[in-house]
Amino acid sequence: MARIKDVADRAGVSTASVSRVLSGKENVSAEMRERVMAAVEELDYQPNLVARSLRSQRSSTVGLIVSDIRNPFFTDVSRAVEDTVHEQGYALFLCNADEDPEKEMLYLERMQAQNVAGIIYSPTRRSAESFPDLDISVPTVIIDRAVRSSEVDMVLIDNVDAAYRLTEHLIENGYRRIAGLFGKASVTGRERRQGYEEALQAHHLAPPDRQARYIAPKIEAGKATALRILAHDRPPDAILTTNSLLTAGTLMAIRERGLLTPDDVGLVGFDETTWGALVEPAVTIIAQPTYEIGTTAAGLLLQRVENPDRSPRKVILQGDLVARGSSAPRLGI
Amino acid sequence: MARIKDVADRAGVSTASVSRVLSGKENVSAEMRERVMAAVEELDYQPNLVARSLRSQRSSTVGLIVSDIRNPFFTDVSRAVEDTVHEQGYALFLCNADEDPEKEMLYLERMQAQNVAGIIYSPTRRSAESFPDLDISVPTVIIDRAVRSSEVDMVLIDNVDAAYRLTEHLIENGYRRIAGLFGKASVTGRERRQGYEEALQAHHLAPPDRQARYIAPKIEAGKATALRILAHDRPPDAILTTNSLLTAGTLMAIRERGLLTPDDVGLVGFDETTWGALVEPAVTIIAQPTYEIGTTAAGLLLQRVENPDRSPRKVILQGDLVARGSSAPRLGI
DNA sequence: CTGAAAGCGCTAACAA
DNA sequence: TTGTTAGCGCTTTCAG
Repeated sequence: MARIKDVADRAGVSTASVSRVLSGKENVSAEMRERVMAAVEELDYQPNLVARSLRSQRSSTVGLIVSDIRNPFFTDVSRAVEDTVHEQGYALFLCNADEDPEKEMLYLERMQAQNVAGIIYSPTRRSAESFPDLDISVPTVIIDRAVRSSEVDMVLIDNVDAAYRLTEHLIENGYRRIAGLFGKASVTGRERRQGYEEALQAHHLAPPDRQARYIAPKIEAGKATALRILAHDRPPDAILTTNSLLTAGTLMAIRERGLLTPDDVGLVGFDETTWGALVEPAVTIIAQPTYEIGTTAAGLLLQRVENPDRSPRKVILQGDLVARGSSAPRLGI
Repeated sequence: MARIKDVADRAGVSTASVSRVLSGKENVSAEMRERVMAAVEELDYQPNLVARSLRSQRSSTVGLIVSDIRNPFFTDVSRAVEDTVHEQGYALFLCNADEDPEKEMLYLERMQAQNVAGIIYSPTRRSAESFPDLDISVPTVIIDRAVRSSEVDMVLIDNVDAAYRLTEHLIENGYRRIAGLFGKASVTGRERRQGYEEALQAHHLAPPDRQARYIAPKIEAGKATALRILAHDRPPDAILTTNSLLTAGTLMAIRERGLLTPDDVGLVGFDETTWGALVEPAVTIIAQPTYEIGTTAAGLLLQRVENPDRSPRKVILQGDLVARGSSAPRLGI
């Protein structure tokens, strides 16, 4: 790989001048610019970003750490983040923590050690709780899962409200024994459970015995738990799930038991997916504004990169209830 | 952030010794090791990877560039790659080229400039064709989409064969007018079309007029094209698609037209997804061994990092035909 | 086994 | 406007 010295020699100028031209500084003569650019072309010179970053203590890559790359929510958000940062000349490096706090810490450290310009991430419950102690030294924006800190930018949705509305929707449609599958790795799971319980209470209902559970937010866990719940002697008449992986697992369980939705059991969940509207009946969901979450988070991050002292902001977006067949009104009421 | 100098001062030793301890060198006394580690603990020292990488010309991150982060095939592969490299102490940075050759080049350059240990990527057709000219200077493994070069490690599946079997499966089940939707950004699309055409020919059939098309490998394009094909005066009796995004789009189109699968039109595609078995009827697919592709690619890459002169290898895996309801035998034959 | 010193490739003061 | 020089934080010779 050609180095800046090679370019400088070829153009017959100093390395400082090459650097100035390449970083678009003002005070450079037209002739200098031309000669340097010619040499750059000829040598196909690509600046070494490692050296640049070490020296300038800056960089033009931002990092995104998602909890689970197989959850379409996060891939949709990442598309949005990418679009936004790309417009501003940043590249995006994505890491998958896979709901594992260890990996999350690893990547958090790694990204800082790589000197990224900023980090967007959705913390597991464990790191959400210890967030203030993490002392992250680069601009950071939290998405999806709140942390206990007013010192950091966050982009969230109102989970309590969303789960409340989703639960109430079931109740209004005549469902009474509503089971709940909540992601155990995140505060999101907690908040959604809260909304669920509040809605039940407001209607003088309670979660059916042992049918509201925190579980790993994965397809397999969703399926296994749903199978168990459906085998209960007093099975639920509806199941609420808090992410699309759990929804999928639950639907698999329902099918495996040979049950019909919504006749035997209603089903509602979170997040729009490729398949939510393709299965029969289509699944009722709270659609999160993934693209907006991503662009907003990226926008906040880049603002903070420019101006680290700006006061932190917490943006709360709303989910959108999309009622479909899987929670159709119960017959006979 | 504490620097190595701070650790050295605190421990009362030289920076060289700190470096030796941290990189696990042999010739260090037990006492030295102890003192250094104590200082590291106290200061919560994290080595600056940028500086380390600049100096040592090595790094412990590998890059993965995928064509489309929303295609479950790639997220599944990336999980596998991550698992493998993680075991060996590497971190994985993922980038999404979004089927855009420009972005792909950007990330390819970026990763090299960031001095990653190696790169795994699936090239768009454009870069697949110009691959030999790309002169990538770090170890590279190509996945999913072959390039014209015997100088590079690749992990692929036999696309011609897979598409042949998938097409033949339709023919054996009595379908005769088989439309085809092929991804236009990749050689994969080409190869699968070849298998499709060979199978048709072998059975003295031909693609229905204007019903075999190269299109953007996205849901929207799949849906739009399928709608158009289904509106043809002699519509197909089956549609073959070459990735799960196109399958989803096609299924949406079928539903929107109020058609039934497989009665009105059969449907087959590639890649196992969350939803492929959840829709009614379930979709017949060629399941690619995503996990094996990922671990194999990661393994080859790390081998090459250790030994850059090893002769290149081309690993060809087989897809697995999973016959389901969407291609059930036509009635009346 | 340990320390001093050079230098990875670049940018930012400072001079000229 | 341009060049010279120092040094970002680390690893790696080379002496000792």
